[in-house]
Amino acid sequence: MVGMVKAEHSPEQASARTRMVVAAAQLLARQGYQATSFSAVLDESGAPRGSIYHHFPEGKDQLVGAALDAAGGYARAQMAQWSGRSASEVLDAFLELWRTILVRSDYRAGCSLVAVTVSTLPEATGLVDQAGALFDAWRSDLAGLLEQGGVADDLAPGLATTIIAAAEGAVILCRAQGTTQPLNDVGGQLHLLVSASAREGAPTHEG
Amino acid sequence: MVGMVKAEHSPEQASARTRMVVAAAQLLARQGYQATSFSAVLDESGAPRGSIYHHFPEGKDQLVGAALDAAGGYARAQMAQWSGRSASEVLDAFLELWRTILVRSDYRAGCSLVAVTVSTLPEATGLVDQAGALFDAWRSDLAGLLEQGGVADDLAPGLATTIIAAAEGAVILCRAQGTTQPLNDVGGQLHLLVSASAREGAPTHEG
DNA sequence: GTCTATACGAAGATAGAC
DNA sequence: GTCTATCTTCGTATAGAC
Repeated sequence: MVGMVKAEHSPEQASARTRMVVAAAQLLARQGYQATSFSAVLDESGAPRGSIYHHFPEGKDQLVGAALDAAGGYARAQMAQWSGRSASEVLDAFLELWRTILVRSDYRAGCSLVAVTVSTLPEATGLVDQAGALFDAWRSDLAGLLEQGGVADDLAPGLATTIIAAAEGAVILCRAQGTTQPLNDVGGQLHLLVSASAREGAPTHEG
Repeated sequence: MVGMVKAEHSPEQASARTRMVVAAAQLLARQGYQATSFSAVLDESGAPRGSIYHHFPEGKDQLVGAALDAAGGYARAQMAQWSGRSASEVLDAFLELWRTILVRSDYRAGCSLVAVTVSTLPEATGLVDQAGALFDAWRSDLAGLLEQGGVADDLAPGLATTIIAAAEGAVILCRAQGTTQPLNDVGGQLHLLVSASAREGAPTHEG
């Protein structure tokens, strides 16, 4: 996703490889798999042509795989910082992650994992599986946070899946309609579900 | 989406144009915009090469636009048949629509509108806008059904948006993970929201 | 309405020099 | 580690015959 990946503080100083991975993740998030061409990645990253098969000897899918890991890992790194928050706060942080991507990109970027899942060729099963594994890691991370935040243990996994699915779907609607309204609507409904899933005597610490 | 479009009863007898539109919608649902090439459309549809610029003089985007309308229109036609059902039944019918597409395609197909939104080039703003308009038509149709089915009028639009977003997101997760589990999880949570949105003294007629 | 042939660009990938 | 040059394939689109 846009802005979801960074390795060094100043992009210009990052290694050519890192810059290519970041550019690939951003291009995936905007236009999908096919449009994430080497030419586009080189333009975006400023990396030299010769870097391509030096850093990614297995070609395009290796680059895309690295981009998926970077995007998925960035989100996980963000979530790792939300430990100790209430379930409601965790939900807001997750929604805010997506809202930022939408607004910063003027509603043109979304999720790299979604893009790969939806726009890869039938041959590239490996990439889709990789996206699936990352989605599951997100679900697992998010479920853990929700449990810590007061959600009943048996309800957390299903709720986490729902939050991810609804947010991803809302991001797509926002892109298609050029507004954050769907994400706002979905956020309101998800908060109802979080409240309804609260453990008996769970800490709420609103604010 | 797969199986979401049909004009005549026997696909073989449909006009070349119709067969091309159906094939395009299916290819979009499986692999996105770029992979929906003329060659692929001709292979899938069995239409003759010469039909392309005869039926679609404006080229590929005209074909894709027609495919979007067909896919969007098919879903609307389905929804039109659900009038009079309870909100819970409407939700189930909507989820079943997607489950069928997933299972029939062995988890390889999803939504054409999503595919276009996520995998089109920045130039083709028109197609994304078209998808956005169709999403809004879905929301409007679904909100109307929910109101008829017992959902409070002021809650129906936001709930409809949430159902569409969550279902679309769940379909993507299902494709990535090769299972209907995410759709099942999301369905359970959405039923909670539908129950919570019931109008005072609304008909429930379960079953 | 459909056909063949072809133009033109861009994609991914490889070879070999520096 | 990076460069240029090149190969092959595939994409959209057009021209003109039937």
